[in-house]
Formats: sequence, structure tokens, C-alpha cells
Amino acid sequence: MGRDAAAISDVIDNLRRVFQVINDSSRNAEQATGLTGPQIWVLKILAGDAPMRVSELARRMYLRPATVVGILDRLEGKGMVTRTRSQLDRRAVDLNLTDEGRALVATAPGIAQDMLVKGLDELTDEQFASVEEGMKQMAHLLGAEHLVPQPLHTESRWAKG
Amino acid sequence: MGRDAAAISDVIDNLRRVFQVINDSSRNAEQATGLTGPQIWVLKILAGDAPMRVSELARRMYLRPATVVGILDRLEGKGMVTRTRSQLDRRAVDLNLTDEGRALVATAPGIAQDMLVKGLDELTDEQFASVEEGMKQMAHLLGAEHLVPQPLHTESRWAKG
DNA sequence: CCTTTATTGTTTCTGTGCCAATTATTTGCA
DNA sequence: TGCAAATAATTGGCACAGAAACAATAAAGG
Repeated sequence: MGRDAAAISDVIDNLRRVFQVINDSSRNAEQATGLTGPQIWVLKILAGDAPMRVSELARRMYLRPATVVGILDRLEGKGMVTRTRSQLDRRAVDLNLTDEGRALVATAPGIAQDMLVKGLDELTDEQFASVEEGMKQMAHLLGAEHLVPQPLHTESRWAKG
Repeated sequence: MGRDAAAISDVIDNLRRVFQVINDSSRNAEQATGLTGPQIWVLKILAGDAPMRVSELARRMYLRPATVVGILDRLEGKGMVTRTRSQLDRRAVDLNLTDEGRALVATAPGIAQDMLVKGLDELTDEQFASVEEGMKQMAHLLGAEHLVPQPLHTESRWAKG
């Protein structure tokens, strides 16, 4: 192989660091609010567009309804969210924030993607160009350019060679 | 903000794609072998350096011992791995592959990190330089460059703004 | 109208991941 | 030597995440 193994290792280490920061960010939010990352995520979405149905929430989070049901159970148990059977469609459930939920989401810290957006915005043109090109290459060499981007969030099982 | 929102969005979409490919890769391996990503990962590590202790395995996977114990339980149940109490240090456990485990790991598909390494190796110098610089920037703007890189693998709870 | 089909939310099961506490053993120091 | 501290693996509890199966309800079609 032509390329320096150490340089490749550096690239992958940096990818790992990106993961780690986003994980840590989620954990910090957890410490600060007593809620987990996914739970805060739900509150943020509902704060923007309540009432909302379970299926729509799941769609926005790129998760299965079965998964968000569990998260909603815990949020409901903590008094952050209410479930109301819809009058129009009795299969559906309308999700709403309680006052407490609204209060919490107002103080919840920004999460990793916010940092990413803000950080990218503050780069010089030259720096940004290298990030832009680098990520494009990374996606390309994994044959991933054609994929519809999925969430920055799902549980990732990264196997390591 | 000075930067084009669409360009930022593209960068983040590509990061998402990288995640997705690695997730999908893990799932494919799962389909092909009947074992999960972490389980295959354990076999690959043991195939390279058996016997090995639980703590060393956990260290290499950047996971907690408590976590790999569960994975080992399932692998042992499937007859892929053996646990033997060490003679030298009776607290420790020596892990080994069974013949079946060795056979399986030989046929298990390469996983995402393998693709990443191979792909990086095949880039032109110019392409590689942009990936290298781009990832460095990405880690930097998350304030992550000082971190000891953690696993490309742990469960990631990515909150999304 | 009434049967078929689709949608909605839920439950159950498996497999991760973390932390905190426990047990057994070894090490190291007074 | 003897006892405290460190270490190795495990256990139990919680929170996600996916897949599969399910009941209730709605929509569509003959």
C-alpha cells in the first residue's frame, strides 16, 4: 500500500473524535437536565411543532415508532409530555408539551449538531473548503454519495477491522 | 451568518452518510453471519490475538468490561468462544476462539472500517490531503482535537438540534 | 353495506451500552 | 507478616434501538 499508515490512522482517529464529542455533548445535556439525549430531542421537536402524532415524531427522528413509544413513556412519566387520543382519528395520539416540558426545553443546552453548524459557519473559506471536500471524499470512498442522509443520531455499531 | 447554509448542510449530510454506511455495513455482516457487529468484532480481535483477557478485549474495543461480558455471554452460548480461568492469575479469564468461531471469522465480510482504510489508501495524494485536513478541521471545530480518540463504535446518542 | 386492506400505536423480545456495586484474588506497604 | 488498596470479572438496573406481532380504527372497493 502506498499511503502512510499513520496518516490513515490520524484520519480515522479524527472521525472517532467527532463521534466522541457528540456523545459527550449528549451526556452533558443529560447531566444538566436529568433527561437523556433522545428525550431532549423529543422535547425540542414538540416545542417547535406541537401537537404532533407519534408516527410523525418517529419519522422526524428517523426512529421506529416502537422506539419512540418507550421514550414517550418515560417523558410522560416525568410529566414532560401528554398523550391525548385524537378526536378526528381515534387511532392517533396527539402529543403535547406540559408547562414543565416547555420550561425545560427552554433551558436545555444546545446539542452537538448545533455546535457543528456554528463551528462550520465560523471557519475561514479555505478551512471550510477543505472540510467540505474532505467529507465529500469520505462519503465517496464509502460509496455513500447516493444515500439519502440519515440522522446524526442512530445507535452506531461500528465494527472495527 | 456568513456561510452558505446549503454548503453547511451538505457537509453534515455527508457526515450522516458516513455514519449510515458504517451502520449498514454492520447490519449486512449481521445478515450474512447471524452474529451482530460487536460480536463479529470480538471474533476478529480474538482471531488476531488469542488468548486474551476480558479487560484487554474491552480496552481494545473502547468499551466497558461490563459491556463485553454480555457480548461474550452470547458468543459463548453460540459456541464461538471459550472462557478459561487463568492459572497464573485466578481473577482473570482467558478468552479463546472455538473452531467454529475461527471458521466463521474467516468468512465474515469486511466491515466499514476496513472499507475506510482501503478507500483512504487508494485516494490520490491530493484527495487524501483534503480528507485529512477536512477531518482535522471537523474535530477541531468541535473542540475535540485534544481527546484521546474513542471507539468508532459506541452507541451514539446524537441529539439533533 | 360489508369485506378487505392499510394505518396507528403498542407490546414483546433481543442486543447493545452505561454505571454502580459485588466477589475473588493479587499486590503492596507498613 | 498482615491488612488495606488495587485489580479482574461479573451482576443488576436503566435507556435506547430494531424486528415482529398485535388490536383498534379508518379507508377503499365491490
